[in-house]
Amino acid sequence: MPELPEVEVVRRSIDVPLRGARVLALRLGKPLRWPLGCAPADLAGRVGGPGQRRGKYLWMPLAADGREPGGLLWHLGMSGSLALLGAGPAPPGPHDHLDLVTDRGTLRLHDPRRFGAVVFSRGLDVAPAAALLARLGPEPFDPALTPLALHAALRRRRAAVKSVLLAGDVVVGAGNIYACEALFAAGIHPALRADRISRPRAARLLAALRATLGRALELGGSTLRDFSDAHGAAGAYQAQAAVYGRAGQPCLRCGAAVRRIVQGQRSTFFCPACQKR
DNA sequence: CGGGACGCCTGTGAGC
DNA sequence: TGCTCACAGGCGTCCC
Repeated sequence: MPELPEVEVVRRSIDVPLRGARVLALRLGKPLRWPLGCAPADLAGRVGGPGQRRGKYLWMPLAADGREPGGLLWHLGMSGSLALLGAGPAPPGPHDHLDLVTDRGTLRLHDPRRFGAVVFSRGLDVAPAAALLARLGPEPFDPALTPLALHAALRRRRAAVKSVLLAGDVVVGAGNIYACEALFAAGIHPALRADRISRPRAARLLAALRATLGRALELGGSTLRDFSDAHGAAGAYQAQAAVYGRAGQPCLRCGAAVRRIVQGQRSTFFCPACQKR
């Protein structure tokens, strides 16, 4: 579920409420992808700082006077979502695997598939956080990621451009929905080898990726099943998807039937007429 | 080293 | 109705 826009939506929805919030307790449910990496009690008394996002990871600094610095690195995996609950929250359900109880409310992680994770790290640039972020490419909105820089990075990759976007080492943020949508917007066939993309087309791809992610962010992300921000607000981008999940339906631009293929074990949707090799 | 498959989990919807 | 199968927003790890 959560690709860059959804994670950023979540970050914004918890940043103000949790900045300055004091941790009272942390309750764990079923195991997530990785262990927390510290004793839950070690977090009590720490105070939330400004949240950051890197790729699809969220970083929540938790400071404490006289103690080592640290914070929590969150990843929502495929089915994770966060909810900020008021005083006296409902008891956790079977898929609520972590409650961060603070004096400003309880931040609850809901994640049926448990591909998500919450990991304590003393900082972003030290283990374990650093290892998890090590292979991430540049942020899509980083001004240093110029059309030329993207083109140069794509030229080093022989895999299909769709797979390269998903891999996240050339540029982070696009998951299956937005990779498909950005390629449609750029008029690029998803199976085209990345190293065969011309400079002008790389420029179009970068612009399309930014426009797609930016639009999704404005609309609160995509809610396919049950994604919402920490206040329960659903996203609206999914209704605007031009190709994702629309196999067999007419392309919104040319009317040709949208196709579904499989690349790297993932579904890819595209318009065979609008997207050229 | 790059690229692709696998595995981690649970839920849902389609088809028989 | 009930079963089985394919598939679902991600990504670290393993093998070729």
